[in-house]
Amino acid sequence: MKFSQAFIPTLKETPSDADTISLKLMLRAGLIRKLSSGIYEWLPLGLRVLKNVEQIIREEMDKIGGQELLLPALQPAELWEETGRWNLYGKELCRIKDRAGREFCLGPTHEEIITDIVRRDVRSYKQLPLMLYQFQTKFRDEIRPRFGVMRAKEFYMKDAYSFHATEEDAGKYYKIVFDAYSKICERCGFKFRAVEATTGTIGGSFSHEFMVLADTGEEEIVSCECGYGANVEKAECVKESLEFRVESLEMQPLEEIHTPDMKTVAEVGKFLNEKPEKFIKTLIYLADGKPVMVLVKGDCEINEEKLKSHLKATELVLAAGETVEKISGAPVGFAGPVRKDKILIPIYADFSVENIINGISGANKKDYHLKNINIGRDYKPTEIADIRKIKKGALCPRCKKHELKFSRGIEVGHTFKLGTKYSKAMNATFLDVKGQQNFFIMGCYGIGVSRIVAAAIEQSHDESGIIWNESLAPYKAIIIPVFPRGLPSVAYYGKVKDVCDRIYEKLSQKYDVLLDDRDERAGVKFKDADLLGIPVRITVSEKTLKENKVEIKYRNKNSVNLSDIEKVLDIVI
RNA sequence: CGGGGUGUGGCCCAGUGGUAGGGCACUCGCUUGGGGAGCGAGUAGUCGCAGGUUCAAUUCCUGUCACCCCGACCA
Repeated sequence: MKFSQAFIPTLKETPSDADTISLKLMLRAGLIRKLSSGIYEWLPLGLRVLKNVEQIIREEMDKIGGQELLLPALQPAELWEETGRWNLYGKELCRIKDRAGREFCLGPTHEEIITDIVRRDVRSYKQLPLMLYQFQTKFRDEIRPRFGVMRAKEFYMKDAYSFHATEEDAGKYYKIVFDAYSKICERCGFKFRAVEATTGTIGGSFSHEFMVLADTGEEEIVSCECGYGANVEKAECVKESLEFRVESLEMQPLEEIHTPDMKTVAEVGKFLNEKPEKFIKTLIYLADGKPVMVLVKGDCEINEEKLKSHLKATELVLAAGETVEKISGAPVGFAGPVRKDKILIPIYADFSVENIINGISGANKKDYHLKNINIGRDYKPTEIADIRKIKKGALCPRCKKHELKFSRGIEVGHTFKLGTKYSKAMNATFLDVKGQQNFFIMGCYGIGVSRIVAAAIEQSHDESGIIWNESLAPYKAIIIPVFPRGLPSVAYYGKVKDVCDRIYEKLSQKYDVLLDDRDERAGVKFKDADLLGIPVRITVSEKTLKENKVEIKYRNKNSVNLSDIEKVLDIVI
């Protein structure tokens, strides 16, 4: 491609509403433009990168037996009602009505559609396993779009679905997809980590997220040298040993203390001169509308994802003030597990409260707290479980030897072991070897294609611009003719141009190459080349042509090398 | 949705109760020619939109919309 004819509108200045480095660079390098909040246009250069990512994914999917198809973005509500997700998905689902008033949504994911196809056309175990995938624009009405294409209302994604006759096969295949995803990340040049994750609205038995490591990432992950890795939402907490309990003080009698207007652990702790570790933090949640009391140690926090999955609830919200008052008999801030007049809501305690001797909590009475609360003697949790957030300094739940390392990442892929969640809901069955009807065992696997583009930039850039990995680069090389100082000698002007054209012709047979034939000064061309992040820069000028050489510079290195004109083809990439 | 902020040529921003300005970009000319050139000339804005106050509003007030930031969702 000749630069003079290419639509690559680069910007010297950064649009002021750009929040992250990748977005700034994508705008400046002319990869994308913003149409509206969370809605972006992919310009030719950006699309080239997107297509490169797409092709890498396609190759890896095909290698593991995937077959590409294309599903509709517009989907009838009925299918979503079958799985209950029409209601469950909430406001994030873009809903529309047709002229007849029939309800549709713009697909945020395609489990319903694919399951519908398979239940209609797959009858026998002989047709299994089956792996189908597509690339498509997905729609999610994000609460707050941000970080450019990384969290957009409309984004490009590869989603894959596999169908199996047996659990064993589904399990084996999950591992194969997992490896393919790792391969994709490697081919994109990522520093990444696959971690255990929560399954969210997709559901299923377990899942892994593929995280591109970047300090600017939205996700927080923990990892251990033993190999364990998890999203903090999912990370298991190690149960404290009960030894701590034995060394502790004797149980003291319960004592009520006047704590006017002190509602938080910090306030009461300061007043009583006690550490947060002494507190039994008490919260009241509504799980699918039913109130539950939840306890956690004062210096810890509830992990709502864990609680939700422990309760098998689909919706979990903190109870409103009036509800709390009705249940505990006191305003928010004075709830506690010790209840004289039995309030009949279940108590779920985190492991962390088990060891609290002579603890402190609300007295279920306005302006009063209780001291010397002891588990077993004063209250009995309905269940004790791991429902707290992991904290810095925590031990690895697997090896229990090392301290977990905290880092940040960008989630570019997510694999789910779905099981029969969708096939059951949609009555999708096949006949097995024995002629018996079974539900398909499913897996689903997503990769944010557009997000990968941003993640790649987030992970690889410098002050001057993007530094593309060769596999993603929109052009592998850029040829820059530089004309000499003073009046250009006609001969050399011609020769520089001639050499550029020759290299361009030759290289173009093998790679996508950009020839910067614009009538611009050298500085402008260099700046743009750096901004665009083209891996190889070939500078052709009178200076080096005297020795029959051209200049080679790799974007990811500082040094500049000279090469014989004829050898350029061998050197590049 | 709650809290905060911003809307002025394509981009970055200044400014004012008397109908608008700089830099960059763009067009033309001359000079220039290895890291976003210099000089000169020029094109381009109903000052987000609607209402109100006023002799007069881009400026003050009210509303509204859009966008951005901080919190609850996800590839």
